[in-house]
Amino acid sequence: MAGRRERIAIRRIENLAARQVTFSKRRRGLFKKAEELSILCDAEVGLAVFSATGKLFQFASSSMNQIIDRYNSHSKILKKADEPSQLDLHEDSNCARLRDELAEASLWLQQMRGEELQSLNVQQLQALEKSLESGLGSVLKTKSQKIMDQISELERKRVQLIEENARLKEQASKMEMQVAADSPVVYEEGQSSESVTNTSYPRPPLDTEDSSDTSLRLGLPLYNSK
Amino acid sequence: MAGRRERIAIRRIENLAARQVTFSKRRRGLFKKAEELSILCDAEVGLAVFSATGKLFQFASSSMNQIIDRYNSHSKILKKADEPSQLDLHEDSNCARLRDELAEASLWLQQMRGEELQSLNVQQLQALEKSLESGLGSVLKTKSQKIMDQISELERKRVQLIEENARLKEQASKMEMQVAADSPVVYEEGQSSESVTNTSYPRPPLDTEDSSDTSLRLGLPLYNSK
DNA sequence: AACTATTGATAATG
DNA sequence: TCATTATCAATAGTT
Repeated sequence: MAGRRERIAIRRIENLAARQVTFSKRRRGLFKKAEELSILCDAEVGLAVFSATGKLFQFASSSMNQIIDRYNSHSKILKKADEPSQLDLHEDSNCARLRDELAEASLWLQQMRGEELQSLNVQQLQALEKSLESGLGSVLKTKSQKIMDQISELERKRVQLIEENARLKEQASKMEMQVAADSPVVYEEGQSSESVTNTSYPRPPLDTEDSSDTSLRLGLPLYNSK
Repeated sequence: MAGRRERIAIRRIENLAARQVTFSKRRRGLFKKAEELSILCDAEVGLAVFSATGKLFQFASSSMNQIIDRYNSHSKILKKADEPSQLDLHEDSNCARLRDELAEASLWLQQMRGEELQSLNVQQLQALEKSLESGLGSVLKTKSQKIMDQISELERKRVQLIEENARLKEQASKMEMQVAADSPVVYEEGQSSESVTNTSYPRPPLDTEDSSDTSLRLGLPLYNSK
């Protein structure tokens, strides 16, 4: 069953993986449309897309530099001529800024893990505590949500399997009747029907999907893991 | 009955009117898709379209100039037809590595703050929860230790001040005696001595350092702030 | 412009 | 990432 699709709201997709997948698909679609427009209608089209991770994707019906030049002459907001040194400086500072941000992020991570706390005053510790408690709350909420989802899914599959078993049981008894009609030999019925109607069967014979996931996750404690 | 539509080849539309109509329709669609991509996927998108008649249409998720700047810094890295010297390559990869690390650290920080949790499975959430609890424990421990230190320090200062006051009191009484010896006028002693020996004085008269810090921190709840 | 029959794009799923 | 497909969205041709 693929494509049980609903229209989605045009808001930032919160789920990271889904956002990346959608980005990939829609980006391709957008570039295709851009190219088609330029060809069909004899237009000059320039398109630049930076992913959230900073990667650049571009399309230009002619060349991007030409389009930028044309854009600049149109917008009449001509900045000073680009100096290569300016770009270099920009790059360097960009790199330095990255380094600084990384250092800051690393320190934050350490402190959230409970390290390097001596340099913080009580107010800062208080704020950190609040942040950790809030994050912990979200994690617990998400975790229990996921676990509940899994339980629901398992329950759904269980019901499916019960129905399947009921069908199989009926089939089996029909076949037995046929066999009985063909030959005088009669098998005892109890043995085979027991395994079919048993609702706590140890290995669902038809369930192959998700088995690794669910088996790993269900042994976890729910809330009071402290 | 409208729309007896066939798929059209992606070639320049020869008929001028049809070309203009298609340009209008497809341009709107393209800009809509560009905006949706930028919102849904948190991407920075810049799109410029020049019609065959030279008219400019543009979309930018931020500002076109910002996007052009960003494009220039990116393309400068990728171009460099001159000499992609090892130093440059090293710089680029270094920068890219920094960016990757920063992205990873940022994601971790987000997740510790309780965001972007949907892409984690229950095991990962469990690990995150443990880490948060551990960090929270360290923070609480450090905070209470700091508060205790401050209390000790305050107590020490209080004792110092009591001693100082005792000395001053003695000095004062000596001076009074001298004054009494010089003149028959006698002041009542009780008023001044009360404020000196009172152990719950509201404003330590000589303590000027640290006063802003300590006054802020002592009002905080200690452990069960939840 | 407005209206649809169709094609095209894509969200959810495997 | 790739493949599939049910749905939704865009749009070609017509009014």
